Amino acid sequence: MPAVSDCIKMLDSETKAVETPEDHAEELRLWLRLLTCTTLIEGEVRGRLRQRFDVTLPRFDLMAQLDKASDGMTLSDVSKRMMVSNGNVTGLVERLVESGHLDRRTSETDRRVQVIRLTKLGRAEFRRMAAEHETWIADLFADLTPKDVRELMRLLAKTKASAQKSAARRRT
Amino acid sequence: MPAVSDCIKMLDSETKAVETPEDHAEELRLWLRLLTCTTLIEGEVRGRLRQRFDVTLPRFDLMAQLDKASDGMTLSDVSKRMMVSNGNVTGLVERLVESGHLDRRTSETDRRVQVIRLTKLGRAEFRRMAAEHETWIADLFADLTPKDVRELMRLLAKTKASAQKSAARRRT
DNA sequence: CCAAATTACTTTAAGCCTAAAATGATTCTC
DNA sequence: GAGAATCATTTTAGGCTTAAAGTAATTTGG
Repeated sequence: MPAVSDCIKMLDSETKAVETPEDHAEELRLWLRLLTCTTLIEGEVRGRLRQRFDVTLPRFDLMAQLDKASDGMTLSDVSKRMMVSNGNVTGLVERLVESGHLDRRTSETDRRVQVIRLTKLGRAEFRRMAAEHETWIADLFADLTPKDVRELMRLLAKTKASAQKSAARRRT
Repeated sequence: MPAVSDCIKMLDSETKAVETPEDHAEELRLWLRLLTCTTLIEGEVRGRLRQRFDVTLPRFDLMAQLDKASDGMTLSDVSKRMMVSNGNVTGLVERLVESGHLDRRTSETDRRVQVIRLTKLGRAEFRRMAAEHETWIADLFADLTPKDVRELMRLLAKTKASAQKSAARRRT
């Protein structure tokens, strides 16, 4: 015979009028694990970039975005892609222009817009770093089978969609 | 009949003396997706904590660690658990002591060690925030089925182990 | 016991990051 | 065309973060 508290729970569950707080411990643990994984890998990549190339991860990430866009990008584009604030990009770009990795010019057609590109130096250095970076990532994920990778890709896509939906709900 | 380049590849693969760079694009994409997911959720949680409780994510995380450890923790413990630098913890703790959320005292037995705990206020505020935080996480992951959650947990555990092994290899 | 090594923590310098306010340019609407 | 709204970016203030160097306490090995 179930205890009183269990009966209450059952009733609640049947009537869909649950008063007792739901148990979301599983989701919470999932989130913590996701965060731990990312922090672990990110820290490792950050350290290797610093040791090997004396470059920071945000600089590398910004250059990676620009490498994909040979026509250049606006600061807003970069900001959206990297999911960081506008002000953050301003500072990053400043330092990378200073060090000769980036070229920045005001758009001809809209004087609010700044278009940035990799310089020759910037592209060469990025390519060199990216090649090595790719091997680090491969090594960090080495124990996953191709099937694991596919499955993770699928589940993370689902997770991203779910989170985006939730974020949109809030902004309503 | 296979093209010449395929023959070379096959030979290479058989002799285990691969000269052509391996293709790790899949792992790279997985890493980017993992990072995107985490950044997305983290940004959302950060924003909600700020709006709702005017607290930063690092402060919340530190309090979460202490909530689990009623006997208090040393700064080193916290630093390891949170996977951040020692100096970082020093500053965070300073501000939380200042605001009355943390109690800090020098260990009786080892005067190098600082033991920190949540104050009554700190614990009460944390519990209040944590309850709401849990519902946010549940909502962010709402579209995942229980099976998805289990599967993600498993694959992320495997990923973590793989990354830790790789990190250890490098430190050798 | 004492010097050397280790450990726990703090400080420093530099850079990253955000939210919010400010600036300047463009577009929209009447 | 003028004013309002929007947009792209920068500035500001404050906090987070790291690596590396520094300080102080403890432990270790001779």
